[in-house]
Order: sequence, then C-alpha cells, then structure tokens
Amino acid sequence: MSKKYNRYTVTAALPYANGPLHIGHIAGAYLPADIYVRFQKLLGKDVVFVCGSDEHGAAITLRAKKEGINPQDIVDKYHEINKQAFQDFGIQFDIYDRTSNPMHKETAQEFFKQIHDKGAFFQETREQLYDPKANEFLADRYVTGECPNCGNANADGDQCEKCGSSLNATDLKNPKSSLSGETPVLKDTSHWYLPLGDHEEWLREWIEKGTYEGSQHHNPAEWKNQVIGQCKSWIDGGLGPRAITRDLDWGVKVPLQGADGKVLYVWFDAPIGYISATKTWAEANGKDWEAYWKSDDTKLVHFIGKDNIVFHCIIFPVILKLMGGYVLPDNVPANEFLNLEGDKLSTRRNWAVWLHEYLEEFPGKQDELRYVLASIAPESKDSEFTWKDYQARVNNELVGILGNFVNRALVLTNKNFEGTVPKRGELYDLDKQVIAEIDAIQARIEKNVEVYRFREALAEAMNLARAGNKYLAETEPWKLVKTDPERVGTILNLALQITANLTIALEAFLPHSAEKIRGFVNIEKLEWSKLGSIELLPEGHALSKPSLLFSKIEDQVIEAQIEKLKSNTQNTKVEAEENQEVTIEPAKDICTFDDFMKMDIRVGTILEAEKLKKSNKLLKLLVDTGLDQRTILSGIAKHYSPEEVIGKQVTVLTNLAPRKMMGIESEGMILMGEDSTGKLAFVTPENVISNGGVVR
RNA sequence: CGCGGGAUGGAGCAGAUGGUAGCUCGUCGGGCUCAUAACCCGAAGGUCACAGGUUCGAGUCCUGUUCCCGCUACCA
Repeated sequence: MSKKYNRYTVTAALPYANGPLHIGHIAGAYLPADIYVRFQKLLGKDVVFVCGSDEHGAAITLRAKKEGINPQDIVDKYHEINKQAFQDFGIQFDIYDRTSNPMHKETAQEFFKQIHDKGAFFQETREQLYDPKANEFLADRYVTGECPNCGNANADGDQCEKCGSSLNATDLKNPKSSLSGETPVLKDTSHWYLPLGDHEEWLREWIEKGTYEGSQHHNPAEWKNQVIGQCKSWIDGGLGPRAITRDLDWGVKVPLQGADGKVLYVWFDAPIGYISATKTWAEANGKDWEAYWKSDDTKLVHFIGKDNIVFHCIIFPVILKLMGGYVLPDNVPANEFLNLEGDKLSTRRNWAVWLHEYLEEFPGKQDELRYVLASIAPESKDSEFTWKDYQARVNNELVGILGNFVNRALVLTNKNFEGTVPKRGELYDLDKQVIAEIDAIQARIEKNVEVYRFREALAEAMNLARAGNKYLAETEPWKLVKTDPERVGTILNLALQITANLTIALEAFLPHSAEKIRGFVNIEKLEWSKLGSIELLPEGHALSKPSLLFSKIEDQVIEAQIEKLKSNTQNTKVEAEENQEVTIEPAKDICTFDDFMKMDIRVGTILEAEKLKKSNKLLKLLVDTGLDQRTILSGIAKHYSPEEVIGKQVTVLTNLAPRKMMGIESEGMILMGEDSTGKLAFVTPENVISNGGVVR
C-alpha cells in the first residue's frame, strides 16, 4: 500500500523564538526527526531536513512591550541560543532558518496572494475591542468586565465563570483591558478568513482512509491513534472559518492594497516557513526546491508534539491543497508529552531541563541524553523523565552493556594480538548463532524506524551489544588463550566485527558514540547495507588505542540536578517578583466601620486537606473555626500541597454566604495575601490564638 | 458536561489484522573474572482497571462503569 518514494522532506516543528528549548521539545519532535533523517541518509536517500525559528506572533510583541525592548532583540537572542543548542546536541538540520528572513516573507505573501486571488478567503469586518492606550486590538481573553447575564463584575472575555455562560468580549459591560487596565473601545476591523468548512469532505477522506484526489495517498493504519482521533474530533465537530490575519505590526504584512497594519496570523505563516527554509537551502546548495514539495514521489513528514496536530493535519494541508501542486504529509508522527520528575514541564515555573544548560553541564554527553530521551520518548502516551532513571540507563545500559562490550573486545585484542584484527578460522555453532543474530537486527531496526518506533529500533541496536557480551561470556576467550590461541583469534575477530557493526546500527541514534567507535577500530563511516557483514574489518587491520566510551554518572551529580530543579522553581518565583513591575490594585471605595463589622473573621486551624480531583486549583479543607468544623474550598492547590497545609492556623471569613463549587459546598473563605504575580500566602496570626478568636 | 488519549508483574514500558502475556530496570539464586563491582545464565513476580457481551477462543472487538492525563471549567 505504501508508495515508492525517491525523496524525503522532513520537517520538525519550528520552535517559537520566545524561550529556550527543553528536553520535552527534544524528546517530542527534534530527536525523533533527527533519528529518522540520519537513518534515511544512511540508507542513501535524498533527504532535506528543515527547521527554524518561528519569530512572529503576539506573544513576542507583548513580551517585548513588557520588557521595554524590541521584538527583534528577543527573537535574535533565542534564535541564536536554540540554533547553537541544536547544533551542539547533534540535531543535524540541513537548514535552521528563521521566519524573519526576506525569503520567508516573500513566500508567505505569495501563498496568501495566490489563495486570495483564487477567492478562497473571505473578508469580513467585525467590531472588536481596542485598547487605545496599548494601541492594540484585544483578544477575548485579554478583556474582563461585567457579565451581561448575571452581573458578575469579573467575567472574562470568553466566558463568565460565575454563571458559566460563554460570551464574546463585546457583550461585557464595563469592559477593561487586562493589558493596560484601560477601558477598551469598539472599533471596526476587517480580517481575512479561511473557511475550513469547505474542506471537510476531502479532509475526512484523507484522514480516515488515506485517499486524496481519487487515489491512495498514505496508509492511515500507520498514523498514530491520537493523531487520527484528534483530527476526527475536529472534523466531526464542524470546521469553522478561521481568521488568518491579525492587527499587529510584527509579522508578515498582508500583501494587499489597503491592508495597512495587518499581518498574517502566525499560524498561517509558520508552516510556510518549512517551504521558505527549503527554498533558502536549495538556493545555497544548487538544488531545486520544488522537487521537495511538489513531486508525487516526495515523502513529506512532519515531526511535532501533540499540541500542533490540528495545524499540521488540517489547516496546513488545506493551505497546500489550495495552492495546488503541493504534496500532503505522508505522516504526522506527533508525540505526546514528556513529564519531568512527576510534573508537567513548565517554562513559567522553570520546571524543566534546558537543553543549552545540559550541554554546558554535561559536556560531551550528548549521546547519553539522546539515548535516554530516545528510550523514553512519549511515542504513544505521556512518559516521564527522572534524573534517577537517566542515571540508571546511562550506567546500566550505555556503560554496562554497550561501552563495556566495546571495551572488552578491544582490550582483549590488545592484550593478545597487539591491537590488530586476528585471523578468523573455522566457525563453530556459537559463532554461527551470533552471526545470524547480527544479520537479523538490520531488518528489525529498519522495520521499526519506518513506522516511527524509535524506542524499539534503538533497543534492537542495543541488542547487538547484548549479543556481543553474551558471545564473549559463552566462548570465554580469556580461558582459551593458553590452550587454543587460534580459536581465540576467531572469537575476537567476530567480537571486533560486531563492534564495527555497532557503528552502523547506532549511527542514527548515537552519532557521537558511533564516531568514537569508528576511531577505535580505525574505519570510515559505513553505509547501512553493510550492517550484518562480518567482513568489515580485514585480518591484520590495525586498531587504535581505545578510551572509555561512556563513564558512570555519580550519585552526587544526579542529586545536584534534582536540587537545582527544586531551587530553580523557587528562584523563579522570587525573580518574577523582583523583575515584574509590581502593579498595585487600585484602592477601593471607602467602607464604613459598620460595613467592616459585618464580616465575621476568625482564626481557625486546618484539620484536614485533600486535593480535589478534577480540579487543579482547589483544595478541600476541613477547618476548625472555634464555632464548628466546616468544609471550605480554597484555590491554593498550585501553591500548597495538602500535607503542608494541615495544622496551619489561618484566618477565615466565616459568615460568607456558602457557595457550591465542583459540586461541593464551601462554607467560608480562607484569607490569603496575593500580589500582582498571583503569588499567594496565608494570613496567619503571629502567635497562636485559640480557634474562634476574632479578627478586627 | 463535552472531546481526545490512557489504565498490562515492584518501577518504566511493548503488545497492527483476536489463538500459550513480552522487554528493560529492580529483587532473589547461580556462573564468570577479559571488562568501568561491569558481563552471562536461571528463578520468583501479572484477576492484562472493573462488569457484562460477541467468539471455539479477547490484553487485543462491542457496551457500560471507575480512575488518570490534555483541552475546558473550578481559583470565596
């Protein structure tokens, strides 16, 4: 069912140039892509591997504004950091471009223009809220105001939390911009929309059956469950029109008369970055870019994380189809997410292992991280990175199995044959068995890589070293050396052939180590088809003096990393406080003493606390208020664990009208101090006061 | 609520098209000592979330339930 392809275009999600890369990005998209590409190149395939920085979008301008710098400074900074980190880590892009390049602007504008001229967009003017102070149109989520249905004064622009009705920001009474606090005004603005609904039918066919324009395009059985599932759910839910322009001055300008101040929506222009990068690369290398995007015999593969599925499987294919002549992806092997030490990776909380920091702190240990991440990549479900697991895998598998085998083969040869490849004599059954095993591994790795199962493929490659260790254990050359040196020659010849084979099997996964081993056995890079051969090293071939391939990771190194992670999150909190200009909430109206005395505020003690399932912010507390013991729900789960809260004395507003949340009645409110960063702290009596004591 | 994904020995995970439940790590026992206290062999350990159903036969298909993750909401 699968087609014959003569050319590969492989893309990895363009990193948003708003921050550095962490191991989740690597395990999710870049490492699998790199393995795939290195493998295809090893096979001698014609491959282009493109990536680059995604440098547009409102998040970057907002951040620039906040920090009082130019958006260009931000993207320049992270473009360099990320490009360098990729290179140091050994992600071998053919080009790492950036969407601020003129080539990209030109390409993206051409896409827009051409589809526009076909009449496949429609333009519509709508009223949108505009912040006159910040000079920005506001997305719904940047507006708060009074809910028209229930009068809640703090409804968000997209939904009222109190009555649950979903809103448009323009429905709110007394709207406020959360950027500047200013009252936004209504202003007409017109945008271009892509009516995705027009494309439902062929998309459904393409996703579900793999057919496109009347013929079999790809095998949907090879697509991952989660990818197809998510696409179907989008299509079944009906595809609405999507605005593909924005009111911003940062981005690719809309190439039409009278479209001043409009840029292409970042999600429209980013995937086109794959194409512009290919063009730049082709130009520099004397290639024809069109062959890589417009030829039926080109296999297009997008490596992404699960957050990008809809763009790569629905929106971008629609764009490509509208352009006409472009190939659609043969597969979009989206990975799930990687967790870290039991928690979701979070840039904001600095809960991450940053790639550039790892490279600095673990110099020369690229392959160790490549190995671990490839072994635990979230190919079919979320997976977990822990430093202990990293240590165990490096020490047990890379050091113990791979490094050790290579070392044994070389040391034995040096001791007994002065570092040259001994003659291979008659083959015994054990020899034949191990030869057969080496031979079988080639097909197994190939099969797994072809269906994007890199963990399994890597495990197969490692089995080669396992087989080598087993072979040495069974033949025991160190015993035979006194009685039968000739036999030992045969054994070590084979052990060395296995070592040479390892350089091929591991090349795509652990390129740095493969290179090192080649240095040990003095050979050049070998092509894939040689894998399984026992003629890689001729008799009498001189070896180089080996060094250790991997070294053990000590406990204290691991502990230091875990420590760092924990203190990172704390520092981040402090830093955020210091850096962020502290915005103070405006003063409230005067309230009378009587008003104040209406509130019954008391000291209480938290007796029990549990995390509320289905909620990530609420803790369910049982509080002794002196008057009684009551249940209070408090939105502090992000800041405190149930354990650390139990036994704490707190202040409680006890006569607040009860309110139901998540189906549980909350009878009061725990008073918290909160600053503009959202940091929370209990308001606790300085000395112990008996429960029920009043606050005034 | 809804949508998507998941639930497999102590841990982490494999198990297209249904036919004796596998791998890595850990544990226990043994072997070996060439090798970075590494390597090799063997063993223990699983009601494959739960309940029904289809089938000669289900981890694998269907229905329902529970729990976990993401989107969403909750933040008195």
